[in-house]
Amino acid sequence: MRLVVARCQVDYAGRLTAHLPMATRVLMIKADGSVLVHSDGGSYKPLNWMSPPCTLAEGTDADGTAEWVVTSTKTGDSLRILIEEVLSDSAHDLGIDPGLVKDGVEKHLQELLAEHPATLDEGLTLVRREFPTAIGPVDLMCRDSEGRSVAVEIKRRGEIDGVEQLTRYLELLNRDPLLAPVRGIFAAQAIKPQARVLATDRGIACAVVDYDALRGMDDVEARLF
Amino acid sequence: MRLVVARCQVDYAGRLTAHLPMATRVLMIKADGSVLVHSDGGSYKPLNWMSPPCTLAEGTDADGTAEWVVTSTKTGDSLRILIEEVLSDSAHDLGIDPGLVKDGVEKHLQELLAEHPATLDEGLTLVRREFPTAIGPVDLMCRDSEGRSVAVEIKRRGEIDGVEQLTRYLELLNRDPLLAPVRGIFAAQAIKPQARVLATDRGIACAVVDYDALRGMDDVEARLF
DNA sequence: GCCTGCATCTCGCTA
DNA sequence: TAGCGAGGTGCAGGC
Repeated sequence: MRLVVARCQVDYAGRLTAHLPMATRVLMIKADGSVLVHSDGGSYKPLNWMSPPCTLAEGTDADGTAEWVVTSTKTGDSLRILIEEVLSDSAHDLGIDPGLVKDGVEKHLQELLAEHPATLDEGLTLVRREFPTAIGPVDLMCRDSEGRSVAVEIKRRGEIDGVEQLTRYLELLNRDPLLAPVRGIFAAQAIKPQARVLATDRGIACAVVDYDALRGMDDVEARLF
Repeated sequence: MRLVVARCQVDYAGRLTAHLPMATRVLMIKADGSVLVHSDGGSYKPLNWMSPPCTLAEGTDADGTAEWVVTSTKTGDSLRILIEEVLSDSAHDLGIDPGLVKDGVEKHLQELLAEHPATLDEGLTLVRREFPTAIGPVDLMCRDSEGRSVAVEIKRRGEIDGVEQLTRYLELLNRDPLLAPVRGIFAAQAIKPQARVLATDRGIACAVVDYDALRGMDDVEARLF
């Protein structure tokens, strides 16, 4: 890992072209040759960058100004960095990173609802998780108290594309005479008004899920055993 | 901008929880207080981070180990960084960045097609760009040689969600007796087979757009004037 | 290997 | 300000 603070100008050419005027920035060069150009603001996204695999060539332009050219070995995209003045340049051996451990995403929500389907609709029982279809797996396939099929799509945040996804599943599932009629439940921790309107218009029920309450139910069960 | 290279352990708690075991990493602290934790690999995305607005509190934990706690002032998300050993710590005044100049995205494609609608379908003429509807603007509203309405959705890459989007527009537009019947054209530089199948199934035509050829047509016109 | 769907997405536009 | 679409998206999981 090499960290360079420098007054520089950056030009990217690839899927789009982008230009950064001369200014002081931080250049991060990772061990794999990838380069990040950061300024003192924004979020975690650099102003400009080159993803690996790529190669960095250090040289000088016609005026004798230091010039780095980073080229993607895959797509041919290029990043040209003209360096007017180097304020700091240091290298550090970081070793390989042990990596990130994540927990608590949509998968967990799916697990909890698979264990407590009745919180979505009274009498609902699980048939299977990740029910396979030709266009992808349905999060939960259930059966209601009257024995009818119910497809459940689970999202952390309920937005319009989730309703579209469930709509596609329902359309396909309802072509199967063994399953039809299949109704849908759109479950999320929060459902945006537009998504709710679209779902309702299509006869899809909405269920707002209380993640903490579900976890609580799980804990209670765990204590019983 | 402060750059710290240190052996550290990082724990994030917010939308999810994430843990980074003790290892050497680069900590980037921006002027707005946001923090990025980078390792020597991956792409431009940090292993962990805290977006602004947030505050950084430097202290020590029970064992006397240096501990940074970064807290989001908006969501309450927290990032806890335990620092075992500092290998480098430097600060730099970058000033405000003049910002990025982009060029060549989907907008340009839309402009070109608005000027040359006949490349999508013979005899097609433009009614207007960004034709407003209740659920968002249609990229191009056109009329064909027989005077019928044609809605065009433009994407750089033609994928399934683009077909869904156009389908929603068509459903709505066809409820308007002044416009109906409205047919659709899905235009993109490349259209994925799944998207093409879905579009065809719904009676939507597909048009593959040659960006370079369109630019060429534009250049020719420019030379004539 | 490509394809699909999620993301602590980020970012920019617009009503 | 919130909603919505696009991204040089990145990234993991499945086939």
